[in-house]
Amino acid sequence: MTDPIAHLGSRLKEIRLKTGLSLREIARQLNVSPSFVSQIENGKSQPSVATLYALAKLLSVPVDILFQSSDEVIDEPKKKFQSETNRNNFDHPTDAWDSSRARISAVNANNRSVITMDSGVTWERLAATAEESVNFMEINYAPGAETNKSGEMIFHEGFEYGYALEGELEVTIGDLVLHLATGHSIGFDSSIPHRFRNTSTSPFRGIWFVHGCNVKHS
Amino acid sequence: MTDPIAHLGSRLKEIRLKTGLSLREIARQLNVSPSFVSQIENGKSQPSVATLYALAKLLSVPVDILFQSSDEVIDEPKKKFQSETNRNNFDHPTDAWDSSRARISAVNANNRSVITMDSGVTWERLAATAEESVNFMEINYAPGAETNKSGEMIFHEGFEYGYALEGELEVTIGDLVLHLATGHSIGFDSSIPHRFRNTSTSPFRGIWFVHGCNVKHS
DNA sequence: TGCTAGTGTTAACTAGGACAGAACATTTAC
DNA sequence: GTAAATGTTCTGTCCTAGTTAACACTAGCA
Repeated sequence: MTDPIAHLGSRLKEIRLKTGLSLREIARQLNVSPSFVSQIENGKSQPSVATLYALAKLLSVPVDILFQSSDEVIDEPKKKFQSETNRNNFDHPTDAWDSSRARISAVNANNRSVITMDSGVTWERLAATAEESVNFMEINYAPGAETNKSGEMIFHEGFEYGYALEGELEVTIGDLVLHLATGHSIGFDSSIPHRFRNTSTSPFRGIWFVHGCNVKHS
Repeated sequence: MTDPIAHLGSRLKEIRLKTGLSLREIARQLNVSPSFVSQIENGKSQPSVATLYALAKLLSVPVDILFQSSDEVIDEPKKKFQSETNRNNFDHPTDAWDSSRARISAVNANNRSVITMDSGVTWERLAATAEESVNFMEINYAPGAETNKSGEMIFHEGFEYGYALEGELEVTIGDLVLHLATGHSIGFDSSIPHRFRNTSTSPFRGIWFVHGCNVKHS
């Protein structure tokens, strides 16, 4: 992985452009010189923590997003796949499935599209709507299964909501560890690094809802 | 709100202590002097973005957490509403509850905030995140209960997703009528007029996710 | 065609603070 | 009693966050 600090500038620029704000406008609101903002964006200078924080606030994104690698700039066409697939490397969990054109989608337990992830983790799609950046699914963690074999946490833009149907799941979000059991539910800002693990001896099933930021497409 | 930059040091110390790492150990791994780490923790100096990032990585917490004051990490069980309320006139289903400030919200079956709607319909909130225009809840339809006594359909901006836990629910969306049973799920554009009704003799329970259009960080 | 007022970029400079080093005071542990 | 941890504070250096100035460009408007 490339150094997140090095790409901070280009990432900032990318986000600024999305907001439509000019570099000079940013500078004005931050109370710094326009030239400095330019230098930051071009990696010729680095902001202090205070200005970094102010920048994030101004662009209304969590700071962590600024450290994310911005290689999703190249939007290669998404691969299609059948009802049974094995993928574990898409940019964002909401991209797991392609968005359908349906305004209404009804699915029953037998005709779900399933993705098999690493080591006993599966996702079953619960609805295929026209909405993008959204993923409604049942997730299954076999005993011992975890989000990431390496133990690393993942994070991505958006929010994530979960409801435990059966079994138990150890959920780590930031520095918080909690145990999800039947009937428990959570919701969190998924820009916070997180990881799930089934530490029990029986499978875990849960309803999961992941969504990005309602990305508007031009 | 107090300045997050000012509290960065104490927050850092707090998190470090949780990990059990010594200040000198941190310094060694970061390749900085122990004295500097101390200065940071005591607010006598501020790290550069690079060291801040390295620090967050080392403590395996998201950078944003470092800007949080420690008391807003988890949302207090909401007493703002009592746990029982009766409301049925909000503009949009996502407005049923106020949005909390928490980035992480965990709820169990016993401490949910409940709204009682008309004629045997209740909504129980499953997560209270900072996200606006979003509602994650368990809905209950007693036998005979329906969305709207008058039989009128409702519609609103956004999308709606549902998963049937138990019982049966007659779902009418536009001119489509379908029956949701355990394990079934749906998703639909909620600008299409819709109505739910429990035509069976046993209660219906389901996980529901409603969201409008705007996602705002603050 | 020129005159604005907008955009972003670069060079030269400076003041302040990010960070190091050494010496400090404690505590535990043999 | 000394050795090896811990965290703190003072003093100082050098780097860099941030400024000012001038740059080159484009779009409108007379």
